[in-house]
Amino acid sequence: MRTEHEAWASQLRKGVLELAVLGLLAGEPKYGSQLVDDLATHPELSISAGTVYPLLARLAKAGLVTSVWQESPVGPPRKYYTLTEPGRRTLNAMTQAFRAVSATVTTILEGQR
Amino acid sequence: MRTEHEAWASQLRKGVLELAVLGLLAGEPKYGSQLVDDLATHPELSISAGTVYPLLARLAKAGLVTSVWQESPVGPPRKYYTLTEPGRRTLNAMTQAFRAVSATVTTILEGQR
DNA sequence: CCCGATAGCTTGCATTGCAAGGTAGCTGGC
DNA sequence: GCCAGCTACCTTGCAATGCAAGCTATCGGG
Repeated sequence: MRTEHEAWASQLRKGVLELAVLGLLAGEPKYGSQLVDDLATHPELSISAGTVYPLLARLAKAGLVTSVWQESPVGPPRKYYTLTEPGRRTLNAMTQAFRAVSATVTTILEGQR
Repeated sequence: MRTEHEAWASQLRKGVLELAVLGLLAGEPKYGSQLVDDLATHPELSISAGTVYPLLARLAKAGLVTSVWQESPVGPPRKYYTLTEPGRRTLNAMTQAFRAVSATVTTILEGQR
């Protein structure tokens, strides 16, 4: 519990990042740095490169995403990640689970007010 | 990623358990087993004793809760945990953070539909 | 006196966010 | 040519924490 609730925020991200990344990939294929940039626009979920790449590797290993190398017009090649069919199913399941948890927490917080 | 999304659910709990426990204690002092039972009524957040006691110990160490031993009419003594003033403030901060994250995730998920 | 239920706690493990650092391709200025 | 700076990918080591499993201790009933 290093710095009160900045540390806690990181724990909160932990449970949600995988869902957020799958959600972003559901729209269109993206590459690692692009995900970092996209998430940076949502301060609550912003993460560093050192978090994204291991996460993408885990998703790929689990078969939820596949990747394709593609040349960049302006820099080093990029590895685009696409949702697979199992990935899409998992995203749906996670979405439901998230909504359920979110609703439950809201209930607990309101019930004790 | 042991069993697909059962394992994920545990990661999702990770970020939210502390908030849920503080939320439950905001109503009235409770003891460990009682928290386990309370949370068991919310399947999404149900946890085991081996999770609650370390968590309570961390909260106590951080000064967010205090505990008092109290005799039980029917069994071994119970350790009742009460929210401290800093605990209450932390609960409020966490509640806001949770709402922000929840809203952001919802936005991401809807944006890609 | 033992047995089940209740209550608290500990140990060891696996997962995972993150800071820091490392490699390599591309571009523009010199 | 060559170097500085940017982009992009990846790895290493660490810390936090949920969880199964197991231990101790109290109480009451048979």
